[in-house]
Amino acid sequence: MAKRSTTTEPAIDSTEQKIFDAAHEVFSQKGMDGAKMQEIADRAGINKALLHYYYRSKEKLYEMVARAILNKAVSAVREVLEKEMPLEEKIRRFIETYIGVISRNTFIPLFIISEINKHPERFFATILPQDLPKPHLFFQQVEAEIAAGRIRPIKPQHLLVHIISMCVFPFVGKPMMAVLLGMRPAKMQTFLKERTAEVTQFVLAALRPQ
Amino acid sequence: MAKRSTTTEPAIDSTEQKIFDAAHEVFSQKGMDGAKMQEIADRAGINKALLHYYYRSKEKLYEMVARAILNKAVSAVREVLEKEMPLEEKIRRFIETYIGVISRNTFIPLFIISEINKHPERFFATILPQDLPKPHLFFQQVEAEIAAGRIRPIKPQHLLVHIISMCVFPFVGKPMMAVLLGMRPAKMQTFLKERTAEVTQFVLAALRPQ
DNA sequence: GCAAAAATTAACCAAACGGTTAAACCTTAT
DNA sequence: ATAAGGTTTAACCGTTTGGTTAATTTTTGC
Repeated sequence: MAKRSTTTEPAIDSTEQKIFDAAHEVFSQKGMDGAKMQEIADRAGINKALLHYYYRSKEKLYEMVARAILNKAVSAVREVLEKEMPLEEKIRRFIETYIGVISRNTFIPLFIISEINKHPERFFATILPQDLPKPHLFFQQVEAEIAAGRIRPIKPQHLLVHIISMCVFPFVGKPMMAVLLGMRPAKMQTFLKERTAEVTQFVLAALRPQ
Repeated sequence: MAKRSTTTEPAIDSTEQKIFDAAHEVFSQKGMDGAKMQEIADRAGINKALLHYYYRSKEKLYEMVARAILNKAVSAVREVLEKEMPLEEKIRRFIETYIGVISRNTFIPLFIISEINKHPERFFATILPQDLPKPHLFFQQVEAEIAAGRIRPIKPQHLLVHIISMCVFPFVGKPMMAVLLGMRPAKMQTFLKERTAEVTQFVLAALRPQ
């Protein structure tokens, strides 16, 4: 048996970590079904049996990787959403950090969405983190600003979904957008870099009263 | 050999059609990798060999189904986007029809996006329709309205991506949104029904000059 | 230094998968 | 009625896949 501590993380060059990294790559690109254990082993540069030595089964390995991916996505959102700060600044920061996280890990949203759709039970039971972002404070802030007449009336839940959609979807649907807009990869990249500013401007304009 | 006409569609209760429908269900839920020929056969209530009798291989069956799914999605968008009408009306109609199509076929976007990511070559070579929507007219209209001072300045490509994102993403990420917003399925359904009005209002507010 | 433990490998296994085949069944035109 | 051709099935085949085993190599504790 491998002596694996649950608290300490293994060294970056350890076999266990190499497996995890390779699995991370393959799973996030191909999902649970598309990923093959042999490919993960090859990419980690080790024998296939070692996968089962360190992580008992494909399912277990998948759960580990998926949980790590989820956590990265969730913690980034939560931090901004729950912190105390003026609404406009919060919106600005939320869009900035959200697009930042996604653009550095473009596979995350598609991975989450695909896997939820294919295996909802497993996802909600064993992969989804317990400490989800609580948008309650954000909703309260929006309603307070509306009451004070500082922003146009809007249902806060829809506002949040508007923002998340505009931040996430262009990265999820990047290839489709590129075709629709007739942009080559290079042009598409600059286009996506502009989004932080464009989304922020758009949201604030839509909230401006009158 | 089955005498299959390429022009006439087979009767709804024909074996060929039953296979197609079953394949449509399974492929759209599980994608190419996740779908199993046996499951398609079972759901169609026929022997597995019949799949190969009517559609030569899994790949061919997949291509048929995928093309049908794509066409439905694409043609709906194109119609509104290319038709001549005032910009505000076009935006209203675009959002309405877009959300309409998606909400009646919630699996379409995720299917397209997933499959593009896994097999870009196959997708662009054999599945994507040739006659894609041309957003050129829409872009011209937006720029004309900006020049006339009737809407706030905005890059038309970003506007289009904003709109599409807000229309599509809530359906794609529905389970995730439900968790984040703490909504049960019933509540989520009413929430999604509100989106047509909410998105329209939001976009028009963001475009209002001043 | 050496034995015990951990790490790694090659070879193998059973199940699942896409696909094939040959025979049986059904329809229909004469 | 019957032969021909289209339709459907059960059984089978080769390959791939996740997983196991037994043996080998490397590391570690004393």
